[in-house]
Amino acid sequence: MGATYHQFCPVAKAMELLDERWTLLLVRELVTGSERFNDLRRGLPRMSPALLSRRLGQLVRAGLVERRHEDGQVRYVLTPAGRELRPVVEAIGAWGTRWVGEIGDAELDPQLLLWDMHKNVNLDAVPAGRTVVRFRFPDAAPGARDWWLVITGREVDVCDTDPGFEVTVTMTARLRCMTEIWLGDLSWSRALRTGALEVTGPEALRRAAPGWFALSVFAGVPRPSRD
Amino acid sequence: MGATYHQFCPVAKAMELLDERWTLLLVRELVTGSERFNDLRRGLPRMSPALLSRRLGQLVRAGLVERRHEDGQVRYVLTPAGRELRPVVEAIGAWGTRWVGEIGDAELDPQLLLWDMHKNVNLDAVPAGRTVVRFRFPDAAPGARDWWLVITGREVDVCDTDPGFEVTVTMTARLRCMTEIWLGDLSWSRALRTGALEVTGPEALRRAAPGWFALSVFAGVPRPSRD
DNA sequence: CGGTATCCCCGTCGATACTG
DNA sequence: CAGTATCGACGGGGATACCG
Repeated sequence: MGATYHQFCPVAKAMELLDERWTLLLVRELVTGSERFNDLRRGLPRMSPALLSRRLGQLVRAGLVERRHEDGQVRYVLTPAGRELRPVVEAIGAWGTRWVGEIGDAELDPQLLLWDMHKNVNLDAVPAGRTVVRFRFPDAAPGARDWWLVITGREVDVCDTDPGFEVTVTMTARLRCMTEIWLGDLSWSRALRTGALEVTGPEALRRAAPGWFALSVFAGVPRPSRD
Repeated sequence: MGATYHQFCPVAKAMELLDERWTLLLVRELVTGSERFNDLRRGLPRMSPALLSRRLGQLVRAGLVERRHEDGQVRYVLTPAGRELRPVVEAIGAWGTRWVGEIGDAELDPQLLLWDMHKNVNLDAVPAGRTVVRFRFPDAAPGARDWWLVITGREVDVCDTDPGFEVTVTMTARLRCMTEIWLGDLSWSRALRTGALEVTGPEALRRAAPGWFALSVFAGVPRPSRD
């Protein structure tokens, strides 16, 4: 665990656990439903597996996470104590949404964006059968420009290579534009109106497609009024 | 500022700023009303002045704190962005109250306890004129056993040497006991009933004394039911 | 899939002393 | 009161490779 503050204050005691690098982002991933080691990695691509392993161990020892080994696979599941960190994560995210400045180019990441979006597909809104949403980011790094979300029943998969299925709709936008939509800084309708986002496919599906995605939980946070 | 996570997520952006050691405790001090460098030090006695200075600079640069130099003295005042961290601090403190284990002996600190308590004196409840509350911690380190809170009008001062005024009431308890009262883990009435706390002085004042103190903001947080 | 092992660097932090 | 200055240790964590 992290170094002690030698303070009896509950804030200090909590931060001894939570203020280490990556810890709260790991909690964010757990709170948003990832349970498998490699799924956690996908949400934290810049975190080394060694460190992820260590952080998970710390959370287990602290009683926030339970490591379940069953059916030959491992799942990390939040305990009640861990689950109660959701309000903390939400308070921090809401604050960040309101007060932390612009997103740098280095923070735009199609993989991460798609990984986030795939966790928030509104399955009830998607047509029955298989739906394939193809994303095109013309300005992304070569090899990271084309992505597919394959939605089948209760499953959503992210692909960075063509899965070969028929594409239902294609969304084309600059990576920053799609990220802003996801974060609630830009509305679907405005992006479409200005041409920053282009959706192609059969008319009915094209119109419905934005409704298939629930945006980031922070998209609805009111921004500070500029005065 | 801290290292970047290279993530566009608002939680990540916020934590780049907030997850460094001491930062959120400093915010806690600012949120609870300390504005002067040396007052901040009193609330963070184990933090070196160099580091405190640096952290303050980071918060100023991040736009959370404004440094005001006026009348030959310096005040650090939270900006709107900084003030909005209160819910974050409260969420973390509430979680810590519910889920972080026992307080270690090394965390018991009479100076810190008195500093916290002096910020939460219920001035309207204290008798007019000067009130002196003396605290005795028989088990504290030699030289840190006797403390005085001198309350005059709008001012509360902490003394670790006898200020020489007549003592209104004296409270005697083990340091852990007084800390538990402050944190809401033990009620005044129970502490008095069990004899863990002794209050001496004129009857009316003795009975009124507990009402002079507002407890920690986390004292009222419901504890997890044990089941 | 679910992790270990290793290595090394560099930055953070703590300690202490000192200043206008 | 409100900070600087300096210095050294340590260990966190990034990178990379590897394993069952």
